[in-house]
Amino acid sequence: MLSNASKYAIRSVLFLAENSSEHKKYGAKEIASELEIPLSFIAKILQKLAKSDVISSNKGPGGGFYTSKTNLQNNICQILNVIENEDIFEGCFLGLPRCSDENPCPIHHIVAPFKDALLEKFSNQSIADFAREIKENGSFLSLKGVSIKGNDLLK
Amino acid sequence: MLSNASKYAIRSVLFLAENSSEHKKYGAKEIASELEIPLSFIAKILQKLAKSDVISSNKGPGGGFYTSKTNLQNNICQILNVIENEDIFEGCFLGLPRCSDENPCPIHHIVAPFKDALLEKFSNQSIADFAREIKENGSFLSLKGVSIKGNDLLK
DNA sequence: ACAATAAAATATCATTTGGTCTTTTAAAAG
DNA sequence: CTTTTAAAAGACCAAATGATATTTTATTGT
Repeated sequence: MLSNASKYAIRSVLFLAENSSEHKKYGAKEIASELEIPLSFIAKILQKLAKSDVISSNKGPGGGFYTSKTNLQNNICQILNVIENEDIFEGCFLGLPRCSDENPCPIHHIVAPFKDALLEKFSNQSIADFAREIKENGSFLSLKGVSIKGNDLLK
Repeated sequence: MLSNASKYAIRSVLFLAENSSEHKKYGAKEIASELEIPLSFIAKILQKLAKSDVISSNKGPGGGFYTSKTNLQNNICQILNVIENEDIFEGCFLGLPRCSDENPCPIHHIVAPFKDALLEKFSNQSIADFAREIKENGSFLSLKGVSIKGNDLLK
């Protein structure tokens, strides 16, 4: 459903939302190694995101990528708009040409509410909210062993 | 989520389930034009499905593809196993490395039940059941104008 | 036997996605 | 003003997916 690029983008933005600020920027190198994403690939993605004002960046020594207060008000949809080149929510899951609420495919009643719920979350919840929720739930952006709530899964 | 190939495969098999039998076979040409799928592409897919006993086929005059009684007892998962080369239900939707019920990503509670419901349907419901349901619901496999329940959408 | 039919097999090509590398530009610090 | 740092830009390569065209094999009817 989501491309690798989009998943990488989302993870990176959420990482920046959790860790960065105007005064604490991260280079592509750090982000790549922290999230275990190929450096050159994530660099290109980060550049796209910066160009589209989803995140912020500065060149030169002490430069890097970060999320500003304004950036944090963005939502996931805006990330997807930059990376993905078509609406991931469009079209019947089975590819039936005229599947709709009136002529539902056999899994329409499963797929439609799922799409609705995701779209709601992706458009109404800010990056900041998302990042907070991740922290609270104890889920991981990084592969590296990070202790959360005293619960070190990597030992 | 599903590749074009898988969607085409599912539509074709369901078409055969609805329309074919040992005594009424369909050539790749007919299926392609009926479902508006590129001929050479669907031919290759049908061959794969036939080779894997998801559908049946006969060469020569009067030959073609069809679903036998046994074929109709197959389920959607078996189609996906033939066409798709990795489990579409595996992995976190956002690509978070260690997302789980214990460390859920922010959309885990939306995605997990969706996957469960789909998997249940794809593995426990036969092709025959699926085809029947499509007919009853009035949804379309073909792009061609077919009147269903007196409700001709193409006029 | 042979012509016609249609699947099976195979080789090939195009596009998209994923990923890498090199050069250029901007900014900071000595 | 030169060196260092790091993003920006763009060219490039590889793999996967989508799609096509050609040849071979099996079957049926004449």
